Amino acid sequence: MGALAKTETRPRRRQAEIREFRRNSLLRAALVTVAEFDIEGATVARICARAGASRGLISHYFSNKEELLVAALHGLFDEAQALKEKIAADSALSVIERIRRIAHSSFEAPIYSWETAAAWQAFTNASRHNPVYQSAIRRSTQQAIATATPLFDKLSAEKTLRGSPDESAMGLFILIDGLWNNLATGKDDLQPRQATALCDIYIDGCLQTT
Amino acid sequence: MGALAKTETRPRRRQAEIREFRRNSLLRAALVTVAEFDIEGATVARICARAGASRGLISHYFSNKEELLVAALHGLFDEAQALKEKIAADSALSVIERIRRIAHSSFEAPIYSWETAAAWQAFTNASRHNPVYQSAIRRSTQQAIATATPLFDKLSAEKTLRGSPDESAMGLFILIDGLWNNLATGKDDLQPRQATALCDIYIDGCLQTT
DNA sequence: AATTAAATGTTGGACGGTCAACAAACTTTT
DNA sequence: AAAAGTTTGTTGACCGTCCAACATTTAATT
Repeated sequence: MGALAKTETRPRRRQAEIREFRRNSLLRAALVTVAEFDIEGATVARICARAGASRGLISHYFSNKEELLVAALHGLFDEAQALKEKIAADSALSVIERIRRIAHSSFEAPIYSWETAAAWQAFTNASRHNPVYQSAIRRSTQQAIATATPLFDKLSAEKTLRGSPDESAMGLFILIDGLWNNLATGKDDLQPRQATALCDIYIDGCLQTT
Repeated sequence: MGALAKTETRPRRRQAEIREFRRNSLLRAALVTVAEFDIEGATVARICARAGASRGLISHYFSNKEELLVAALHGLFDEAQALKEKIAADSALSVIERIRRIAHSSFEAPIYSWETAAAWQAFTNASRHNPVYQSAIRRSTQQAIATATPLFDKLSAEKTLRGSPDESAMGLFILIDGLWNNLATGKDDLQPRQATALCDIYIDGCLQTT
């Protein structure tokens, strides 16, 4: 294969590291700032201040503020989805246990933190008016449902499901959404531990034979 | 999607009636505008345009934009709470049927509409940064829980509850919150009818004896 | 009943403030 | 010294509030 890469024989290692560090700083700062001040309150000045940079630097790494926020949003759910898929494929666990663990993973580190929950709520709310957020969030929830549906399907072989596997999975993630919102707003002094218990109640409810 | 805001026509009436008409117009316009444009997007200009008034009129009826929005928020859940209490007191229905109907009432007219769901989501999201919204929403959810808890308590006499009556009620309204958010954002093409079914699954899950 | 005075309802322009985006200058790395 | 990284100053748009003028309704006076 071509030896054309020799034009890049000057490895700008230090610069590349600096660049990645700055980029990650801005992404992290964007997420935390959105969590604390909401989307509209996440001004360029605040994000950059939190990242330890000056206002103008944002346009050196992202074409505009919107692009930075979208990148932060994607990073938010990519990690969560990867973990869900890993649990779903763990054949050492029973099917129902895998469903439970997927649900529980939404309330434990490294997926759950107050910042992620609050930022997620802010982006979800803003998605009503921003098509980019909307499609990103839509895709993320559909991926989650697509990961859990086969598990509910297998479960329907053993016990009777009250709804279709797809509906059951959708209901579970809707409940998780509600729990995340509650944790983000602190509405009912809910604790992550209680949240997992409520997920279990729902999962068992899906199986009930009346 | 949306054609431009249609303004309400102004009938000429006596001063007191005019005053009430204007006030209600502004309240209604505020709610719809928040639903459509989010809190930050609900500018004085847009609210007043929807109400068929000029920008300056808002300060003649409310001291602040903030005061108008808070009044709109209160009107939003007062009606829902009154209906919940009415159902809870209906001794013609079985206890579990009352719980189901309270849940279902959140997805039927006159409580549910896309505007109310979207506005509720916007206010809930903003409540993380606005103490006034926060206490209003907190009070409203606590009232709802306080209405349903005695019903779950009675239920625990007949069948075994998986959690405490209070926890069961809290979980139900958290699920309803998640469903409202989902309906507001249109994330999963969820229909109100499906939402009531998912509530029933949760309610049955509370009762399950494992 | 007609006229006048006061009160209330209503409008749109002006002001001070905040923001994202842009651009030009400065510093460090290569 | 060229390039990349970084900072600060500037610009134009938009926002909520204030306010002075105008319009309509109500009360008082003749």
